[in-house]
Amino acid sequence: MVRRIRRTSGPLDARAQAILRAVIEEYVLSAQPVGSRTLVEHYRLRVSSATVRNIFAELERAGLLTQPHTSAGRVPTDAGYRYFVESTADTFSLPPVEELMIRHQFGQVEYASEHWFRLAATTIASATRAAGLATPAKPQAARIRRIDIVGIQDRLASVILVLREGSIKQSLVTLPEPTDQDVLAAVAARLNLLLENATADDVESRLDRLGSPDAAQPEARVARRVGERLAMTLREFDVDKIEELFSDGLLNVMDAPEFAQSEKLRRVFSVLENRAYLGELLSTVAGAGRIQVFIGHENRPPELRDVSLVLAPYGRAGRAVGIVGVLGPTRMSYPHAIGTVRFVSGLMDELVDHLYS
Amino acid sequence: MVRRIRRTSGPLDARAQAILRAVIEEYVLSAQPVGSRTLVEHYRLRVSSATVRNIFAELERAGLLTQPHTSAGRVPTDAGYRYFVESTADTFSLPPVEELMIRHQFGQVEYASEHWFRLAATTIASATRAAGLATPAKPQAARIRRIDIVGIQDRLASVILVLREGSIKQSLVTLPEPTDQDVLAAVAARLNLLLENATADDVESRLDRLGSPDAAQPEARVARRVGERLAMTLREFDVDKIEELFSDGLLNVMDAPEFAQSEKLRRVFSVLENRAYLGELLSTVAGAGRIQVFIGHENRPPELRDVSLVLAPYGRAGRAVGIVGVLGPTRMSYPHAIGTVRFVSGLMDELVDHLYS
DNA sequence: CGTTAGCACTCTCGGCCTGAGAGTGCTAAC
DNA sequence: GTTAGCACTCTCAGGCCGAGAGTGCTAACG
Repeated sequence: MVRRIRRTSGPLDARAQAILRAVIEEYVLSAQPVGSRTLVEHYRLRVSSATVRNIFAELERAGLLTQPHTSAGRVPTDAGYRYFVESTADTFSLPPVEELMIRHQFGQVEYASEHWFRLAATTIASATRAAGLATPAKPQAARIRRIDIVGIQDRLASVILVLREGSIKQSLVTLPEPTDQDVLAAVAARLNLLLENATADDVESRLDRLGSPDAAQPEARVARRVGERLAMTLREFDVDKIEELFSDGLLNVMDAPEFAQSEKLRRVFSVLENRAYLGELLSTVAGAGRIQVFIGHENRPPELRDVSLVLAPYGRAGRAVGIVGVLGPTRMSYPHAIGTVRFVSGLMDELVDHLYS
Repeated sequence: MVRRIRRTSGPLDARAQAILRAVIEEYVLSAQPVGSRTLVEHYRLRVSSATVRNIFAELERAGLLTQPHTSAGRVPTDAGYRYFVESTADTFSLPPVEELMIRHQFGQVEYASEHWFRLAATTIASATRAAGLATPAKPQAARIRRIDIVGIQDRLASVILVLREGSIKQSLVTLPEPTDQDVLAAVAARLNLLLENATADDVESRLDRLGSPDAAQPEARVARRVGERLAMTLREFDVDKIEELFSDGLLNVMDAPEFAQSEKLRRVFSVLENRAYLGELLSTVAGAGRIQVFIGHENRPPELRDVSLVLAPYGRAGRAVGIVGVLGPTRMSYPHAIGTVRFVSGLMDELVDHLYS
């Protein structure tokens, strides 16, 4: 009450904040512009609607609310949501019941670790009733743990690469000459000896030690060829792109009334389908190392201006990092979304810790 | 001309067929009900619009055309498309230019065979301007080629299973006791000896020979545990479900004017998101062994009544089979879609042949 | 000085009407 | 069998209107 001297700028007083919160809460539920009268009724504010209108005007001057047209109620702006999120950031935690439900869903985790991140996306989608996003945990600076070569045809082999953290990568190699399984096994043994713990750089610098393309023994020639492929495969890990982005619950987003005209939907899907921007965004989040919220226009590509993203990295920096998050309409329950994403990323941390000891 | 005696049923005469084709062709382009006059103008029919109207009435009695309302033009029914597809099924081949373009796109095929089917979906999407679908080639009756065990932690190991056709499958195993890499290697060697070429059934019947859970030597106990997991993993292959369905170009479908109201879109996406029906459909197609067309209401789930599917299996029955196809509005160019899918599935056949010698 | 009641004003939205346009089916003539 | 002509039907866009919602302003109040 003391602070209400400066009207046009500066921090909002407690009452204005409360009203902003109420508007956001109401709008999240109704998806309709909220008027002064309904707000007073629903939230038992101890003032009249006229007073609320004055504060509306104040909040509008501050850029936190707008009205779609003169005689409509107020709608929060992106800045309004941002203010709301900032001013209540620390209080976002999930009710124990929900934590329990999520833990329960994770109880069904499969043995194949490749499926974990999908489960995370599905869980988040059902908990937030928005779209869940997740990428697999991707090791940074991949190192070789084991190499295996399996002949497919005379001159075709499948090279299986096990990385230090247990993930695997398969690729095909055309052999310089017909080679039988014994030779391939010998080559594999040799490569395992020479390339233990190697990174992409290491492999490349040791290529010559593997053999030359026109060496005397067939082993050397094959080893050289396989080595080249290994370097390529490892390189792909270093590149800072997302391999795979799994999403679930896109239908939830389609159901939101703001996406009734399919044009808006189209924009969102176009971003999801060509992953260029998302890759960039995700690596930003991975770099930041903490949960981040992008609201409406804060997203760089205009296609995402109607939605908000809540993204959190999981895993351990330097080992393996992935992303989980929510994509929903800007009119989403940020506390709930942030709470859910934070909790799920915590669970994923545990899983990664357990796996990558 | 001779046949035009029976009007209400039976085969259509040549002129009626030509007009049906013209209506379909025009409607595919314009997405608007086509009237008798425009048809005469655009297609240089050598009759007047009144005559065309008579034939329209005939086609409508046969259930091949409808009008959305009394004074609108005609629109092909699902049965109309079906008649069209049946009566011209053999003439669907792609112009050489397009074949060349597709071949070119396939030239960029990566070394990792896991990516091939994605490329197929992408290629089909861009060629047909509809959504491309593809599943990876999945071996039927999986057989073991090689087993590899990599320790992750004291009591946690990653089991890598290479199947006869070169695909790999990883899963985690919690070991009955702390085990070091040497022991794991010994177990792997033993399993490789014992389980070469084994199916899920084989593994299960030989479980006791691997060792009992409370055998004297640690190798036996670990081998038993790993064997159990292997059996589970192999079982998953036998189950007749789709592992993965990749789709590309959904945006193309969203752009079609018939999906301007997002309700129809929603229906389509709901089917794509819960894969139950598609799995069933795809295994039907794989069983049939040839290209198949499902038009609008012919699709069992009502969610797909607004779209058509053109699906073809690829690979070799008994070895590995996958699916490629198109999902588009019922108003799609069937000749082009069928031609494209047939051609791409042929290319995939070649790739599979090459790989699974 | 903040709060409030009252009131005129503005804007949207749905319903209704209307005229233009498109396309049809029928009939009678060729 | 084909066609010209014509009356008829239906949709669609545009304009109009009244109801309803919500506002901003002003003047009175404590």
